Amino acid sequence: MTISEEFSQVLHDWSETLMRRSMHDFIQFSKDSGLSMPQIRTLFHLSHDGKCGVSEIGELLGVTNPAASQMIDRLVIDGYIERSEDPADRRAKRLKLTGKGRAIVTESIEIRSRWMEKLTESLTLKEQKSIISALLILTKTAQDLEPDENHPSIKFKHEILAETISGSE
Amino acid sequence: MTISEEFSQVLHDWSETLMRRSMHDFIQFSKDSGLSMPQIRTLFHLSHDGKCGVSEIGELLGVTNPAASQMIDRLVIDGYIERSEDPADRRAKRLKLTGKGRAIVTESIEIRSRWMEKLTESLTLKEQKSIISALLILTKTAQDLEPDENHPSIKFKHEILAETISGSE
DNA sequence: TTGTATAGTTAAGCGCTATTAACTAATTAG
DNA sequence: CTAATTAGTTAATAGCGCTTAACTATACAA
Repeated sequence: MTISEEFSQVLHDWSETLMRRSMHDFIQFSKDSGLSMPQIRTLFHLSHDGKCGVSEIGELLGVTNPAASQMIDRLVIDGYIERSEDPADRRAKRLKLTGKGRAIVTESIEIRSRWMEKLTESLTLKEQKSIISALLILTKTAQDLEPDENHPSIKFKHEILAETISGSE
Repeated sequence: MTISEEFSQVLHDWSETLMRRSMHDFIQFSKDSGLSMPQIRTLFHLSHDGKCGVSEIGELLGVTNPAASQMIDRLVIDGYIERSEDPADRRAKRLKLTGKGRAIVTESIEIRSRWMEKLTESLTLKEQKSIISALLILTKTAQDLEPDENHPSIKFKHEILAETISGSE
């Protein structure tokens, strides 16, 4: 087995472990919250990128504008997002998370963080140190492979988290 | 920032990147194949655990038997699985992947592997070597944190839910 | 101004998943 | 041999997401 073959295999195993766990939390969260998959993706997109229009959500999900519009209707009715007219272009709408919307995104992030903290605690400091650089390389390389997607710093989520906790909106 | 805090942060960022990519591939696969989420999970479960009954699928998905039965109907009609009487207990049915079913599971796994191979190619051999041990530690530690998956207990059916997504191997 | 493109909504209709209730049929307990 | 349990299906119903077609309203360009 070459190094590259071994690497692919090890990466695959890890990815499978991580996915299994994350998907579990994700599906459970979907059932508990009553939010559908497209709705959760929409909330995360808004949390990640801030305000945006209806078409952008449609593109994100790979569906038509009417589909996006109707799904957004339900998010608005349920109080997770706010839909207002864009003053710069009155055809367009500006979608924005409400406090309730930010709170549920935060909750979902925290559920997945809990597992990661448990994982962190199970590793010695020495192990943690040795793994950090590996993950940094992996993350950067993976992100460089995606030219389309902007990956604005993930720290943004933590800012939102802090904001929600401090109780603004 | 302590080592542990940095570690959690880095792990979170990597998990985010991996999830984003895997979810995208996963949803795309669902659209391309015309298979719904529960159907894909059912196929993966059958691929992983071999034959099983209708109720087991219901438990796996966390839905009622009628829901499972009807969803399985469509998988049978579309030729992905085979539903036969269990000779040992003629009330029960034995569900089994057909060749077409096995093929589509394999295809889904390969789609996700493709990205990992691209990632592998983007790394030098030296980088690959240094990352392998990190991933091995992570994978083993993460798996040790999970409750026993080989002997699923009904008490933990929510935990089992996630097995689904994972590929069988 | 007129014509076209853009942003989004509304309406009709389809398919899948989900529910509960009512059912068949086979197994098992008393 | 009943009586209860277990495995699964059928039927009626509802919600969500999706599509296309038709629509409103704004923006922009000839």
